[in-house]
Amino acid sequence: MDTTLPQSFYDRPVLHVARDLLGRRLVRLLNGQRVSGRIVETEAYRGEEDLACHARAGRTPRTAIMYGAPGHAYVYFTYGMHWMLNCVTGPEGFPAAVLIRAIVPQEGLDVIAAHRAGRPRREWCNGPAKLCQALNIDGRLNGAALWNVGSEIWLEAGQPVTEEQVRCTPRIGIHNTPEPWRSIPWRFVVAEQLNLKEKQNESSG
DNA sequence: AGCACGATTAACT
DNA sequence: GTTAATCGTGCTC
Repeated sequence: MDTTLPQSFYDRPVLHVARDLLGRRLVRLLNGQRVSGRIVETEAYRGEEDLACHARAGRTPRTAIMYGAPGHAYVYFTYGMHWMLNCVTGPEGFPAAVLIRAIVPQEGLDVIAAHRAGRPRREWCNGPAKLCQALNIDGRLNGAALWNVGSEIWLEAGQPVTEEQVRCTPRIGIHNTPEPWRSIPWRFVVAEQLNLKEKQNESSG
């Protein structure tokens, strides 16, 4: 077993939490079985002034969770078919969350493979909607307490990464967002994984 | 009530 | 590089 990240882990500024989530373990319990992966890519979304953040529209039924207590899951639906998993961060009353963009599968590989049938292993969890499909995460988990070990979903300490392993880039998929938000480097990636993605791009382009 | 768009993915040219 | 899939959300009328 591994130490569960306490609620206080999330009660910090969103940029700190986004960076600190690298190397941590995301655990899903499916039919009593642990299905998990190591977080290797995150993005921070911070406040109503961040025009890429859903909270730019203020407090609405969808964004209310981001204004609440840190450590809860914000799970939303987009493009008519995809779910995304976020961790709400502090302080309470300020809307901010970390998008989990990629994990490396660790436990329950058979379950993940079944959910991602037919895809090569490297494409099982290397995208925010892919990992939700792989771990069977959908809107039913919106608002879940992520420090609640043994529930449906939680996070464990895992193996934090060193500063040398962290790469920062602009966030992905917000090309219609005005500057400076479109280019601000609030995406955090484990260097090894970023190198893998660059190699993929080279070979496909 | 109607509209445009989206923190994406997969398949195609 | 381009585009369809597909529907909840927030905005306008």
